[in-house]
Amino acid sequence: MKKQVQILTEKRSECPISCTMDLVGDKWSLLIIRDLLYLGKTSYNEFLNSREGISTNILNDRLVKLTEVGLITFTGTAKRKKYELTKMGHDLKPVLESVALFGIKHSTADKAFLQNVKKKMSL
Amino acid sequence: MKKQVQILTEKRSECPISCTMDLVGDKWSLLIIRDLLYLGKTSYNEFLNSREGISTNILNDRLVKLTEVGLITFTGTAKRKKYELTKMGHDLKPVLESVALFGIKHSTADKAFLQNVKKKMSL
DNA sequence: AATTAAACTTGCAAAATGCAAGTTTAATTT
DNA sequence: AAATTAAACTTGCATTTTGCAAGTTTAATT
Repeated sequence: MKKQVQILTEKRSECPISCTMDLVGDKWSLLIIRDLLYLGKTSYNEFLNSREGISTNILNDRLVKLTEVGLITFTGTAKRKKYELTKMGHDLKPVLESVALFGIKHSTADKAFLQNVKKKMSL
Repeated sequence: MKKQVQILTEKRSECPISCTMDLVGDKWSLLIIRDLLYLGKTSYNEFLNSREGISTNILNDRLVKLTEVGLITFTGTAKRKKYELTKMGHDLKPVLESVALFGIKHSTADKAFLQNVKKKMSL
């Protein structure tokens, strides 16, 4: 993980939107945050079993990076890690909410399912 | 552009958060939306000149994809396109706002700059 | 008529991703 | 106590995406 130093300092601009996308602007990071925030998941295998099907190397990479940027931490032993959101990570909750509301608004999934999502997220 | 059909139908899951990330979960799409929504930019070259420095092929690819998924459209001639957000694109405003607020909260940029960002975004 | 410039387009190297399989070692089972 | 299970990685490799530099096309301007 030698290039993590770069990733931590590499900012495309000072724009707060750009900076946030530098942290979580990929297809997987916010899904891990979602799992932690709404689905009660805390471990590698739980994230791995999410319906979107993240692969093991990507999951590992994202857990390392999210930890390094300070969005998540973990407790427990190396073989039984329990991940949790940091204070900074919890600050992403409004982002998850607005993203979910957009997704719900433009989803074609059935009403009952979407209603359940809203309930789970208190939306 | 043969694989756009796939991209339009390819959903990792029904989760609204996952679906939204399928649309704009990359480092560049939301910056184009930002340019349209807050910086008054409407053309290829204006997007190209944004401070983050998107490259021409990626910009073109994103403009095509954002158009195909219905987040933006354009008017004008092929050589003088004017892009604008669709209704669906405008629905991303709350996302941009929450993303910006998170970025501002965790930014180390100087206060005056951040205050200006907030003003520009009416935050 | 010549020049400019906006909007792409292409080629290629580097990086990120996806998939399958293997490894390590704590915890559990027998 | 020995064997088995399983959680958390790790590796290899093929595919895809990205970044950078350069080139192309044609409407608009000079």
